[in-house]
Amino acid sequence: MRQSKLFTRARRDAPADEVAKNAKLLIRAGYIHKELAGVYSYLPLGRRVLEKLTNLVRHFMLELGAAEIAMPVLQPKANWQATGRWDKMTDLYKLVDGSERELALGPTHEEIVTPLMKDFITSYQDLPTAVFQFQTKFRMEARAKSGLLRGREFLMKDLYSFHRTSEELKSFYDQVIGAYQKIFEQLGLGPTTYLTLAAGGTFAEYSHEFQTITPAGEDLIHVCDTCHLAVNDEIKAKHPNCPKCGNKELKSVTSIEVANVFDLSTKFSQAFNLTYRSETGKDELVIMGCYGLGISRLMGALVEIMADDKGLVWSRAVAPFTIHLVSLGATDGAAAKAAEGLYNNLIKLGYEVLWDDRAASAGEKLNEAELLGLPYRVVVSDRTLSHGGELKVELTERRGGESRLVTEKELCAFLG
RNA sequence: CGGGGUAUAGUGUAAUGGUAGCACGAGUCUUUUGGGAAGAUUUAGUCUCGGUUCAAAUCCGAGUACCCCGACCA
Repeated sequence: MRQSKLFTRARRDAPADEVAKNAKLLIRAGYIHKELAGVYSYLPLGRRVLEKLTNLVRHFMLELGAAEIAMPVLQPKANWQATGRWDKMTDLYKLVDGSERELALGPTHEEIVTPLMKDFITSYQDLPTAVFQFQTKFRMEARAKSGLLRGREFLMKDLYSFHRTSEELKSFYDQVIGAYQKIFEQLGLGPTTYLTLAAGGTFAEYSHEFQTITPAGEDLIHVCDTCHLAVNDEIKAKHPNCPKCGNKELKSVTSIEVANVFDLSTKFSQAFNLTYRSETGKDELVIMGCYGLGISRLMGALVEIMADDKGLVWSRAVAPFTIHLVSLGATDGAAAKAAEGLYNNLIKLGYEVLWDDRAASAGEKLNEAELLGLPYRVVVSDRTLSHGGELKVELTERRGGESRLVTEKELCAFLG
């Protein structure tokens, strides 16, 4: 994409009313726009990040054998009454439509997916099965805060699985944990993200969370560095030592919950009478699990952890574009012409390129490139052109390291 | 939902109760082009409602919005 066609603009100053690093930088760089406390628009660059995250997570969900669906935001009151959550859930958005019908704006989808699956799960032969979606969730947070980390409207991947036995659930449950671990590793969050034991709700002894260490988080966890495992403060009294190796020297750190894994047992299948006919001809309640991963929160967490004093820093896996091509000098000069040729070639080769073709000063362009945080900056200028007639460009990785002059061929070889 | 704070051009900020100013941005023109360039010129503002006062951005009241701390929650 040509940057001259990008309607957003980077700002020199962060908005005065934002304190969170992720909100300040994402707004300054034009990735997001605040509409309400905890409600943001995603602008072209920000939306692309969400899409990258979505695609990455989708890949691993499909690998689990789950099927992608899309459930509604508008949900009937009756479903929420059936589970008792219409009155109990204090952060449920409720609304009344023109025919006095009461509805909920979905904060989660157990109340939809469970009755939905009743139409399709009838026999033990239909199990196990799992469905997932990417959905905007609504939660009437008493206090939205920290930019994308706690919104009233946020994008989430939710996965629901359906089983005959708790052993079968456990097996899938562990597979999901494995998939999450792969996701966080690919995002570069592996070292700072801990599988964490947390309060389990009604049925299981505990649930599992993935907690990423950051001062911007609001949870307190106690980590065992030997096992790369943590205990949420909420169950620390019950598990004072590492549950795996018995380590008594757990380190207390603040963190943000980026994903969770819950054994729902029969809580929802009971409420909606979701049963299957067993091999022996008896009707049994389906055992369910649910597995959330906050996509927009993850985007905020990535900024909190990766960004530096110059701006955003995206890994290649989630960057809105892979290459930031920056041409310096007059827009009709030799460097601009060379950049255009390179831009077209790179696009043809399938690279995602943002070309800063604007008529702006070098300082402005280079500083802005650092703010936007694309992983590879490629500068074309009169200086890089004067190397024996062959087109060379200056390649700089946003994460750090020396700039180096490379040919187009070398650039492509490097990028793979 | 308790407590605290803040509210001035698009953004960031000034202004003893007495002429709303500066910078950035944006527009036009000229000169620039490797680290947020220079000049000329234009543009745009006191959150809402009420009160005090000769006079309110400034004081008072209410409302609204946003931020922070806490409780609650992905």
